[in-house]
Amino acid sequence: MEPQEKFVEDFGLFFEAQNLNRTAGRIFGWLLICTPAEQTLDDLTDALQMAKSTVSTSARFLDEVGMVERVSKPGIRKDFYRIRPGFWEQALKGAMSQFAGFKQFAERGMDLVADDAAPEQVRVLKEMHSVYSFFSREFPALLEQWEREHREALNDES
Amino acid sequence: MEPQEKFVEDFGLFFEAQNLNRTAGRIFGWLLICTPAEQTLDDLTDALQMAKSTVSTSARFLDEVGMVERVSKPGIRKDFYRIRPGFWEQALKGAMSQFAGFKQFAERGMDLVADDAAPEQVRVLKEMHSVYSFFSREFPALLEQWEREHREALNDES
DNA sequence: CGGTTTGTTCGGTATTGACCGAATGAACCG
DNA sequence: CGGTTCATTCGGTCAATACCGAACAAACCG
Repeated sequence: MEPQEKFVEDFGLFFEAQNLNRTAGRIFGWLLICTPAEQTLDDLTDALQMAKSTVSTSARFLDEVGMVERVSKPGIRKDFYRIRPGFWEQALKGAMSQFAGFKQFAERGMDLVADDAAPEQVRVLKEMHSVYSFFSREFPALLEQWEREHREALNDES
Repeated sequence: MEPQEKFVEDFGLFFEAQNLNRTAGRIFGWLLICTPAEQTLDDLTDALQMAKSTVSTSARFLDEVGMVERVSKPGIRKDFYRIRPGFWEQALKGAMSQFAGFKQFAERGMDLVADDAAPEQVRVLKEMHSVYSFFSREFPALLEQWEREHREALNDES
């Protein structure tokens, strides 16, 4: 298996572990390393050796969830897919909202525990709440810090 | 549906979205709010209205992945399950290793892109790498900060 | 308009996984 | 040892989902 193929397959599995389907993972993995960066449906079916229908469905899915975008070019009838610029930053923001979700569950849980609950019981919920409210609070600043550093790095290059 | 039941079901769905099975999510959700905090298999089957075999399998799964632990009590033959103390902190460390995984994929990807790749292509991989190496680097300190704050909060209570 | 190129949808199959009840096993007690 | 109380494992069923090829639809070109 070519290193590119290996990369694509591994990425597919990795995606599957994040609860996204494997085909979508393969498409995304391929889009990360292919040349040119924009690929038509036919390019993708060719590269991934899957039915066009399958690729179409998954590519559109990736578009809908904002991981990939579809672009058109003048004079060419085919659609082109590419990874959405800024996607990775958006992914981190997604992780942040996960934190908020956990925090809410912790709060709901604390409302529900019985008054005669054992102290260790309450402790678990408190730890949960503590962790996620801390990170909901601190994460945005960290993200901003990354943005600054990243912009600087880009400027240094040019 | 009782609020407890609702909590348990919601938690099951939430867990499912994190790619863990729903039964395991229900068990975990129930363990967060039940009294007493330690529950036998029979307690669990009773609370969740599922077959003992199912609960057994999922409870053991939660034990294996370290989310729950099994404890025994003198003079009682049943096993007791409870949420593993310190679990939430451990969960965050797990998120950290996710970061490392993504970072590695970014590095593998950069080795694979063709030399004549378009600049936007390289930019995506660079952004990916930048995000995840930043967080691999910064996250541990944040975690330590949380630990300090949390310990202080515990001391204030006692 | 008829033919071609492109993308989407639809029906079917095969695989996977959740969940169940029944059988099995293992520890304990009389 | 025989019976009881636990937990685990096993075989089967049902539902969900990935993936395919073929049919369809829509845009374009001569």
